[in-house]
Parts: sequence; C-alpha cells; structure tokens
Amino acid sequence: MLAKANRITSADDYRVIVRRGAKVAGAHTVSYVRSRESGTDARFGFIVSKKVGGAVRRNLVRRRLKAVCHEALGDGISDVDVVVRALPSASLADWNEIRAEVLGALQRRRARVPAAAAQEKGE
RNA sequence: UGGGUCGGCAAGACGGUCGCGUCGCACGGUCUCGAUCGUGCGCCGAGGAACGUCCGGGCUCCACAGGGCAGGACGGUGGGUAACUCCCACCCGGGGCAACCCGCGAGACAGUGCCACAGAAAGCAGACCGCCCGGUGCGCAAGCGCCGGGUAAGGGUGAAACGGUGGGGUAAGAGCCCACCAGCGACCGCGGUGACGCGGUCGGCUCGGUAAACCUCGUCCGGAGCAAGGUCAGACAGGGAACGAUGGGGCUGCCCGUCCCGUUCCCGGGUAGACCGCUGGAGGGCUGCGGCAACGUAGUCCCGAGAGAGAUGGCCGUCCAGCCGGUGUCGCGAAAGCGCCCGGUGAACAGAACCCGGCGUAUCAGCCGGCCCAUUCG
Repeated sequence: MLAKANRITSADDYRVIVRRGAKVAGAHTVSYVRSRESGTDARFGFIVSKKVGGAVRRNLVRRRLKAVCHEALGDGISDVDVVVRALPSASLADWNEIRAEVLGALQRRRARVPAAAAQEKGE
C-alpha cells in the first residue's frame, strides 16, 4: 500500500497528469507519467472504471496496481506523478502480467524523463 | 435405504513476507501553542447478502404540519411491531397419497364496458339440426316438400350455454308438479374474539364470467433527503429586469385557510476547505416468565469499521472438510460399498459510505435437524 504522501488526491492533479503527461499504453493498462520538481516523492493515482467489473473486481485490480507501485517506490523512483488507468482486460490478467507491464512502463519513462524535463524547461 | 418437504448453521484454518486506515501512547520537527507532519509501539478494522434501491421507519430541514379535492398505495380474519406491501396464527379456495405448497383473497342486484376462436345463440333473450301439432300439395302407402304454431328433452361448439338425477305429466316438452342433491336468499340454534364452520326450518324454484377494465367501498399517505442539515474559515464585482399590496412568494399539484415581504428572476463573478452530524442502537447472546407462534418482558453478560480519489490488502507456502482419479499379497463384507494409502483440486456470490426493520435477487462445495411417502429387515 501507499502512504498518503505517495497518493494523488485531487481531481485537478489527475486532469493535468492525464492531459500533459507522457503516455505509455500496455495490454491491460495505460500509464501517464509527468515529472515533478527534483527531490520530491513519487505520487501515484489509479483510474479503474466500471467497465473493468463490479466493485470486487475493481478493488482487486486497484490493490494490485498499488502493490506494484509500492514495489517501484522501493526501487527508488522519485520526482514523478503517475496515473495508471486500468483497461477492461486487467481484471482477467494475473499478478505477474500486470506487475511486468507496469514496471516496464515506469522503467521506460525513467530513461526518458530527464529529456522530457529539459524539453519542458525550454518551452 | 431411497425419494420428497420444511427449517437452521457456516461462508475455511495456520504461517511467511511486503503494506494500509481510525484511535491511543511515546519520541522528534514546524509554527500563530494546540494544531499539524514524521517515526516507533499497541488495539481494532466488511457481508449474509455489505448488493438491487423495491417498500417501511428513525433522524434533519422545509414558519405551523391545518381542512377539502385530486393523486398514490393497500385489501379474508385476529394478532405482532416504531412502521410496513413485512412476520405469526387461523379461515376460505386450489394442488398433492402425505409432509406441505400456492392465491397480487373487498364489492359484479350503483352504473358503464368487454367475453377472442368455435358455435344457431355469449347476456337477454333468442332457436341451427331436431321433436310435436294443425293446414295443404304430391304419393297406393311409408314418407317428402311448403305454410302457421308449440317446444328446448336430444345433437354438436366452447373456459363458460339459464341447475343435476329419478318419477309424474304431455301432442311433444319444460321446475309445469313431486322427491333427493347442488346452489341462492331469509330466519333460528350451537361453537369461535373473528373470518367462518356445523346443524335445522322456510322460500322462490335458478340467477354466467371479468374489477391484474373503468369504477364503488374501506384504511393509510405533506415534501425533500446525510451532497439532509449545522458551525468555522476563506473568496469575489457588480449589472439588468419584473412586480411593488386589487401584488409577489412559501406551505403539496389545485382550492380554502394561513404566514412572510424588498422579494423574485436573469446575466456575470467567487468558493468547491476544515469540523460536527458519524455511529451504543426499535443492538446482540444466554436464562427465566407470558404467548400455539410472530413477539413481549425481567435479569445478566457483551459490543471492537467509520474512510473521503475512498483503509480493511498484494504475493507465496502448509493444511482441514468435501469432491475427482488411482491403486494395493491392506482391513471389514456374500456383494455393492465403506475405511486406510497415493496423486490432483481445494473454490461461489460478492466490498461498508447516516442508521435500523423487511422484501427481492446472486451463491462453489458442504454440514445439522424436524416431518411425510415408499421399500427392506426385525
């Protein structure tokens, strides 16, 4: 699980991250990543629509995503906001699939985030 | 032993690892000095349906929560309850050998409407095939045709056809008359709080169904909802229009009644924070008492979610019950089978958001009990 400091809690933040963040699409999820000021904690948010399933299925998917992000936090990720949107197929995927997909997406962005940050400064 | 029927229980256990939320305590940081943030420890942390949001209440606000109309809901009787469309008991009707189950259970001489198909005819009388009588034509006759009349017993249709059976009666027939039966109405007696049941006497001899068609009768119902509502903090920018008391607005859609009065509407602009409400309640367990029961009551014991992008978890392992498969110079047994052993599986429906009482729906594999029927043995 994620502590309060590592969660995105406002609707405005969600809107900005989804619109302005870099997008990484996978088989079961779509991740949006946006860099923050250096030295800040990474924050995570999740969007699980009713298309994914009933309340129980949605809770399971969200909890798995939280667990993956917690793992990423342990690996030392920081300075980013991440919103993960679950697609309907996420309820059918098993733990390892989701874990590999989300961690992969975070790995790719981490390599490219410095470039994106530089680009933003240049604007 | 098999089949059926009704009800109840439970919604896996243990461990490893990484974590989360409320609250409490300790330590540390910040500051506006009692808040906030961080760390550590401790307690607690989803369901029988938390679900659907279909009923009923509590609670809150709408000034008071008044009367009538309209509208809606309900409908055997008696009881339970805060209340209900719920629950219990009973009655009536229907199904079943039975346990038991089912009924959206008021009213069809207040009125209006409808009754498909078939059938002559579907509601107030009428008569298709028939039956009978009279007249008449043809014919030796039997009989056939036509006209007038009497019938509804017989035929066939239908979910339903103006009672049924037997006898008398008649030209043929008919409750036309009689007996019994069914049904209707009135009265009386007995039992029951009552719905109603049982018995008796008499009457006229017989009347269709549909109210889940309108309708009639009786009972009940004000509206909106925790984003209710309240406290604090904070922000902004005003402008226009209408009516101004024979007016406007609120209280329920309308009327009455009543209350308030610089009120309402439109455009534009600003907030979308914190706290309270927020969980101990029509609460649950056990025992006694009252009651057929639902339930009530007394005593005693126990209460441990309260989030706010939303905690109660992710991953892994071992195992129980059960289920599936296998197999054994294994045990019991005549056999079927049961036990032991090995392998696999080991799970369903589903996630609190103000709180209760119901209803409805979903649910893998199970366990326990009452009753009924059939069969075998004694």
